[in-house]
Amino acid sequence: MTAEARENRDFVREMVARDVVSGKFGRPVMTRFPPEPNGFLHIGHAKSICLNFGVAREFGGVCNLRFDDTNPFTEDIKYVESIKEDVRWLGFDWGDREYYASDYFERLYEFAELLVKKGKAYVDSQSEEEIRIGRGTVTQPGAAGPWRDRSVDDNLDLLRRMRAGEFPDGAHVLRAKIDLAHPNMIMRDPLLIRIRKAPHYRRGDAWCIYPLYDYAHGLSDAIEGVTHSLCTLEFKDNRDIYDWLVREVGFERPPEQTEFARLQLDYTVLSKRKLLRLVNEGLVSGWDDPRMPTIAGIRRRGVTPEAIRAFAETIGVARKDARAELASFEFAVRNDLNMRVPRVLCVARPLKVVLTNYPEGQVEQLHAPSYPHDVPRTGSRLVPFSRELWIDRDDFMEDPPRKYYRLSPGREVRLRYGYLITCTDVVKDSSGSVVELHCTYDPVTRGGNAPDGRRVQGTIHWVSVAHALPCELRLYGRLFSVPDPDDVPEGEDFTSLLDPESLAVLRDAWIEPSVADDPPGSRYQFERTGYFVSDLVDSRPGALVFNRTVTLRDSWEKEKARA
RNA sequence: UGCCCCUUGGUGUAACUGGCAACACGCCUGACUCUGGAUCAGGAGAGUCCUGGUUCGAUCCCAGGAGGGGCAACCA
Repeated sequence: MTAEARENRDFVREMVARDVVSGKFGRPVMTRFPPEPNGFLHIGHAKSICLNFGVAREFGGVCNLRFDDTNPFTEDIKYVESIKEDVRWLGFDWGDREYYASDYFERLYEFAELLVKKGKAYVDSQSEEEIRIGRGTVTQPGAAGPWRDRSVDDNLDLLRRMRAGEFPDGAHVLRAKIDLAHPNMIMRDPLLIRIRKAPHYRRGDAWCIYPLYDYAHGLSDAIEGVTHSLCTLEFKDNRDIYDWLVREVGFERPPEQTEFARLQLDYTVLSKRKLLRLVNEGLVSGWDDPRMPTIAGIRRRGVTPEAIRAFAETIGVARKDARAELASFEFAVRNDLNMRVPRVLCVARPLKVVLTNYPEGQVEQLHAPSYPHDVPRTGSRLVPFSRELWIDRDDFMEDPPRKYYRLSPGREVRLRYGYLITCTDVVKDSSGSVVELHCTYDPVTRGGNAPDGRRVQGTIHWVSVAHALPCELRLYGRLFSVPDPDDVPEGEDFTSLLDPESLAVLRDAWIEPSVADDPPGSRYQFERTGYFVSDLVDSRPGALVFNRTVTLRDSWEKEKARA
């Protein structure tokens, strides 16, 4: 057991630690991450991945990646590829333990015959509707159907013919014979195997009967030798059938299922069904839309795997339904990016500044460190400076409020890594909007400090008009306008809660030329504005596109809000 | 009118398994600063859902209640 496993324990790790000490399973810790390949992984899965792989590593065990591919209607190879890519990207390694429930179909079928022979399962020939009615309701017990007491021989015969493909979909189904009046609905003779004459993405036409989740899941765990089967809260009731099956089939020291609360995050949805709708209805650009909470989306947004892991650690693991604030996720992102990405100057909404006393045609190369003094990294670049500059419109106000210490008429500010400048004139167009500023620069302040010691409060970013590179900025915000989009007003659809301003595209931004040759996917901090990443899909030399990962904390924004 | 789970500051988790509640995020002050970033110093904020009980003593145990969530898919 590593030191890491000893402290900061959540209830899961505490339990695993106990089991390791007591030697309960008589084998090393084995966990598993069991996605169904019918959608993309999201931040909620990341929590589970961190837990399962984390527990395995901390206790000297292993974690399997097992695809729970039991439904040929919805699953696809493209999803297994993306899932593998995402798990790998998150920083976890399943070695050669890449498993598929579909590889266990034969084994599962044998178990089915075993159960039938033991009188613990039967073939039911009722319709789906009849089965549902026969199950009773949440407040009323169900009743046995007409086929419940079929002989073992009849059951075996029917089961074999189901496998042989003699019956159409829905004609028969294999059910566990437990108790139709069981207080736990799940235990009212749960369905184990159904007929589905559909090709399986991995097994082709090898099978026309497929196991259901309850049947496949626990037994797959047992087949692999999993010790701790960690899943989310909604499977709590399923634990009864899980235990029943591994016991009936005869596994010694079978795996044990433990449930923990799934992650919920403010301002987004984390259900595959809803995410799929967003994609299918074109409400986002795809699974990897940077606004999506999918791993693919988050990655394209510029978040690092380290940040996701750190976030997973801070939210912890518990048994209570909980919802994390976006702020805690953003903290993890900034905290990581702050220490690792270079700073760069980029003007989002350009406003031209002409330095009237700066020599025409002159260009200076100013030295600019890529990291601030408190980040232990080295690196710097030269940024060209000239008579005409772009600054951000937000950094100028003709009639500034109290405590605004950026540029305004008559005021002096520092150009980051550059000179102190003073605004002398405001040029407006016929409609009265500001189109250009005339400023003077103080030649003795190169580098940003005045020899006379005068203090300048404000520092703003800038780029040289003649040298800057045009670029597109995609400013992403929260996908939904309310913290809990799962809480939909009566009669409305969750899509009506989407935030129409979740994406703002700025096409006339300008960035310093030093980034010209950086590879796509490079991350930066655009000083004073936020963390950005060049878009892996759309950015190319000469047509740069940057995604905003997250804004910088902005205490001026708060100050303004107060007024 | 069933069964199961949960309930600690705004949020997420802790509390050596009974000894008067800690950490992180967020929030507020201030310092520092060529990023209104980061950092540093400080602060406010819960008496642990309620009512009883056991106990010298309960967030931890017991009983009842309330609130929230899950379960009636040939989905997982």
